[in-house]
Amino acid sequence: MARKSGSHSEITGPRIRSVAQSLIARHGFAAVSMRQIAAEVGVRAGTIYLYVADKQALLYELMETHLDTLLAAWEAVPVPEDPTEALHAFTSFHLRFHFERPEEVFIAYMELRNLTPENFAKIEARRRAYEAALEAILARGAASSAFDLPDPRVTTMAIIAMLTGVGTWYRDGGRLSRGEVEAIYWRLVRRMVQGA
Amino acid sequence: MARKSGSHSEITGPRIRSVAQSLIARHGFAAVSMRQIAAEVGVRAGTIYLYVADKQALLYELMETHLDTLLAAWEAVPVPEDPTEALHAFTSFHLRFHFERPEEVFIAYMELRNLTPENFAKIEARRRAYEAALEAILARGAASSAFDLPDPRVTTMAIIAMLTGVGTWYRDGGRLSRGEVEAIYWRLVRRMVQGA
DNA sequence: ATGTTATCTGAACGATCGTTCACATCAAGC
DNA sequence: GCTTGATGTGAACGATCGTTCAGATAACAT
Repeated sequence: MARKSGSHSEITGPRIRSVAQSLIARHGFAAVSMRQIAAEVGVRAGTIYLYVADKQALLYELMETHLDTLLAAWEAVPVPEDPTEALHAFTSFHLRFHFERPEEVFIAYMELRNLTPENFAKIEARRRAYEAALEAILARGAASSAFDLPDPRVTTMAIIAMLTGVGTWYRDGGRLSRGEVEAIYWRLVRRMVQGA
Repeated sequence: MARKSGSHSEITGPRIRSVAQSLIARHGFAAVSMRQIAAEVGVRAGTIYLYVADKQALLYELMETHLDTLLAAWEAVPVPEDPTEALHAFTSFHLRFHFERPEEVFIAYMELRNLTPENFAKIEARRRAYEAALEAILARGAASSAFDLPDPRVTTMAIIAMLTGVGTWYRDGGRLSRGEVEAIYWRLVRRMVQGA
């Protein structure tokens, strides 16, 4: 009763993070114990500490990975010159990325207060960088009179809150497909910023 | 060492709920202990059980009170006949109500998963009732061609998410006053629904 | 002044928490 | 086949958790 047959760090490590993500998304970080995570992985609590420094690091790494993936994915999107098309690209990207990762998104928004101040600052910086991407598009459109914005900063926060909110009600297999939801939201976004 | 001088149930009871609200909003329900709440009230943990059945009831009562207050406050708002004016009334009401109660709003959105299934159902019913108020305004406007909506239900969720999101960034004493934020959001909302 | 009731304490209950570590076992290289 | 390093166990640490309750004290009615 020590090392299990077939055990491998390349399997256990990722599984710990995957299981932790599901459990934290479902019950919240503070409500999930290391023993619960270990049990679902099929391992004892002590084993987790071979892969993660402590519980705080586990949460931070999940959020850091999510935001770095988000930023990298956006970097990979070709942004059209035309502000309206650029905004469309952002809207589609954001919705599709969030459709694919409901757990990560949930954690990234709900567990900020369970980060240490240092970790919180690092996550916040990444979130601001993402918001800045949208704000840049809006500012460019406003400068070229393609958009008519009441306030670029507030409009940025409004659009992101509106789009991210899709996670609170959208479920696969529901009344609307992802594509239909995308079309509806794009129409709403476009109207919010459209010039006179 | 028993009853404290000046102790009174009309003081201690509300104070427990008030302190619990602040602590839960700041650190999350699961991360706040009954002893922490008691300490901030200036009392021992056992005292809380003279006023609340258990920790779950404490959370539920906070959320129930918040949503009942929200629904009652909206009931008291005179809703204009004109759909656009009605939507304006809803937007202003929602923003002002949420400006005044950042803690309650935060808890109502973040702690849903810490409710028992029965309590969750009761809170959800109230939230749906509130959403229905907005959806009714939108449907009325769509029927009279005052609004041109891609989808009443999705537009409802989009507007509420957008408006409620103000809590994530707005701080009193910041760049914009509450009135300015209200004006900006109203312009965004109006554009989202405006007819051709 | 006395008795009654409302209010709170202090200690205790078993359970669970995050974390550590000596030890056991399996997989892999020689 | 032996050795060595990677992997996981099992037990234990002190701390803290939600909750209960007999007893103590203050406020109030008489």
